[in-house]
Amino acid sequence: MPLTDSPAKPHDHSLCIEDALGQARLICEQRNVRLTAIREQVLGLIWQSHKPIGAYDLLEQLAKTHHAAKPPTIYRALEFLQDNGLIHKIESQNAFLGCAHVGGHHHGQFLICTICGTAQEIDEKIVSSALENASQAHGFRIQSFVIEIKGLCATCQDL
Amino acid sequence: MPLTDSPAKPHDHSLCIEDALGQARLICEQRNVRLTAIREQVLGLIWQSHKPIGAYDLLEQLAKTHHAAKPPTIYRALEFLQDNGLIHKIESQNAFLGCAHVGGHHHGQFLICTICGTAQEIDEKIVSSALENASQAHGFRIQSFVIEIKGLCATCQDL
DNA sequence: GGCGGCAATGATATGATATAACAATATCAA
DNA sequence: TTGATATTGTTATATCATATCATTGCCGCC
Ligand SMILES: [Zn+2]
Ligand SMILES: [Zn+2]
Ligand SMILES: [Zn+2]
Ligand SMILES: [Zn+2]
Repeated sequence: MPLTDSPAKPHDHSLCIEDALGQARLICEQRNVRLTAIREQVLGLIWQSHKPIGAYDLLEQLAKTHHAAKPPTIYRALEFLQDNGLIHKIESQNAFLGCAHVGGHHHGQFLICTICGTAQEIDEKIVSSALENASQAHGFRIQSFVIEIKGLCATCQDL
Repeated sequence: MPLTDSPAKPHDHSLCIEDALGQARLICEQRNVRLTAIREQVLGLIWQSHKPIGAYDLLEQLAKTHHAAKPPTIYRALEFLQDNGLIHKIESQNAFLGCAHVGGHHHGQFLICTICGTAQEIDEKIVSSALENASQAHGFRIQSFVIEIKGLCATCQDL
């Protein structure tokens, strides 16, 4: 669960980062997979903000301290982090975001602000059950889904 | 409205194409925009099937009869068709699909079969109202959304 | 400790998707 | 006809992602 329920509001973001990295270490230990230095560094970079970040922006950051970093370096780390439920891809932006609900089985549901760029992950039963109902009505069996809602976050509405 | 309520089922698809092109001509006339030969041809190519098709696949098709076709040719046509509500982009596939509900104001909701590739556009109030409720609960005001549901269509479940 | 197998990373190249910028042409109303 | 605007042509480049093979690091086993 996220440390802040509304990432667009000011908050002590260093706690978000610490929490995310701590949880990631736990999860990886539980799953017996290796959260290597590169992978952890990339996860840390993704958690630098609550805005989805592109692979090449990550690469640029990573390359500052890791001279050998090339596109495959990043994409491999991203694949690992996705496979282990630590990040999500925002399909409509070709960008990546730290998962705010690590551990649970879920597909992403995102509220993405068109002004400040912040993406908030939510996990609303009403949404998933509506999808389930609508799909069933068409004889369709859900395996996964992409939900990306664009609009104005509470903070940016007040500007 | 679509001629078939379940595009994965066998049907006379030439009617889908005719209907889509006919509606497009009407809409463009109403809106006083020009459905040029290239644009109409691209729309026809998109409607060759109910599977989302990528820009470069379209380009390859178009180039058969239109030697001068280059990436901008396709992307301009795609932009026009999107702007006028005649096609949708499937974000998770970087591919394009004919709109099954031209005329009405709507964002897309898609059921995409992971076996046969068919994408069915739906427009379910229960989905949009669930999104609205969930967003409001987080103080978020919706402008648009991306809904792409992956799974098995009725036909492919029976295989 | 040394060996062998496998996971991870390095390195190079290329594929796939999308747009910028400017020139040439077509359309259409005045 | 002519000028304004939309469309298309053309070239180049930006952006996103993966294939392939070599090398290195990790770890259990002898
Ligand atoms: Zn934070
Ligand atoms: Zn905002
Ligand atoms: Zn059809
Ligand atoms: Zn199917």
